[in-house]
Amino acid sequence: MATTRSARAQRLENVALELFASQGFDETTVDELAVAGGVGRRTFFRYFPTKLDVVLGELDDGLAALVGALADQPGDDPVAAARAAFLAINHYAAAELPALRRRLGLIEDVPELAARATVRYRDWESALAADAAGRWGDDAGSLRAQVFGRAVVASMRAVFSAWHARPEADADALGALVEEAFDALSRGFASP
Amino acid sequence: MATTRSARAQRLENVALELFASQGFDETTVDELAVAGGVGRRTFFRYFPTKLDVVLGELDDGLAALVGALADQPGDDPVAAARAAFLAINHYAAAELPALRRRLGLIEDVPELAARATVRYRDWESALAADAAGRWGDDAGSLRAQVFGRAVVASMRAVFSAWHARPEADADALGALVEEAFDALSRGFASP
DNA sequence: CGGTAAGCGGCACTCGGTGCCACCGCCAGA
DNA sequence: TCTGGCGGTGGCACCGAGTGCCGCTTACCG
Repeated sequence: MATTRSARAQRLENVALELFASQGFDETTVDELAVAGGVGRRTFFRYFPTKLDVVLGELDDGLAALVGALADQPGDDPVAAARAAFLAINHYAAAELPALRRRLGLIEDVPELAARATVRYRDWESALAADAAGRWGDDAGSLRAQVFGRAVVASMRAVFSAWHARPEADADALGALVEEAFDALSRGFASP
Repeated sequence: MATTRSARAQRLENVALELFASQGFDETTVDELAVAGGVGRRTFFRYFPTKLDVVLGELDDGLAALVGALADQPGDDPVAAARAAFLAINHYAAAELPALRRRLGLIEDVPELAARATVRYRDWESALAADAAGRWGDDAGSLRAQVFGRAVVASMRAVFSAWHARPEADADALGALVEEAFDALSRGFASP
């Protein structure tokens, strides 16, 4: 339970991302992944419920981190709490950035992956909405809180997309984009 | 080209939604849909590239309508323009509401459909971002415009979700929710 | 009336995903 | 040491979505 994932799954994942990068996601069959990972096809599906999950798997860890980080934030301003939580989550070591880039690239331009990813984000949206409703004193289903939750996640997608579009952006640039997005959300989009 | 869809496709679609409602989306095979529509399986796939498209097909029409409505809006305030555009688009006749409800229900709770729908919404996001960048005088890739586009679509999803959750909400209620969501986006989420 | 093109649909195939089951290695307990 | 679970493995057969191919009908046009 302390081990987030077995060593074998890790190996499988690395080999798979390698193949996806070299020949494309759709062009790589599960059979190839299994063979390349030295494992039976059936076993592959025990580690990853779906071919998509090889790429998306870690998003769930991200959700857990988000929930935890949100809970750590004080105050009654959901924007400030969400901003701090996302900044806290998105601390990547320089060594992790290439892998992050590859993942984001896949998610960005394989429609199937983009689709599945946004479904995963639903839980993020709910978590943010619930947190905001709590801080505002709204009831759980409040439209404002729902809009907030979804808008925040949408903004973070925009941030990742913008960051990924700049080939040499580093971890600090990511933080700056997060700040910028939250500024916009906080201030609103009305013309002055 | 004037005819948005052939009569046969329309029949196919009605029969399919009927079956989805009565026995569920996943539990209905394309074979059944073809048989029920009095058409060959192969032909079914000529009308709908995917089983999902039976439910989602009309979203593309919605995009065209959105783009048109946005172009009709004057002024340099993207929020006002988007608000007016969405209000213009979402005029449903009372007779259409039950069908809309069924569609939304399916999209809401069949994950596969929710996933595919959000991919379709990418084009909406882009259209809104481009429009906003134009009105603000930002360049096309501006983060603020990207965030705006995505936040608007996210809000509209929240609106449809909220509307669908209230069984007896009518067309006016939908408009009111749209207003409320845009108010929040316009004002921003900062605490006073 | 003959020819041609477009829509139709059957057939066979690929690929992702699942249920079933046999097998292997490990660890208890007698 | 033998024996009986038990978890992980992976082969096999199957299902459903989606696609390419090809032969057929039908309707339109010279």
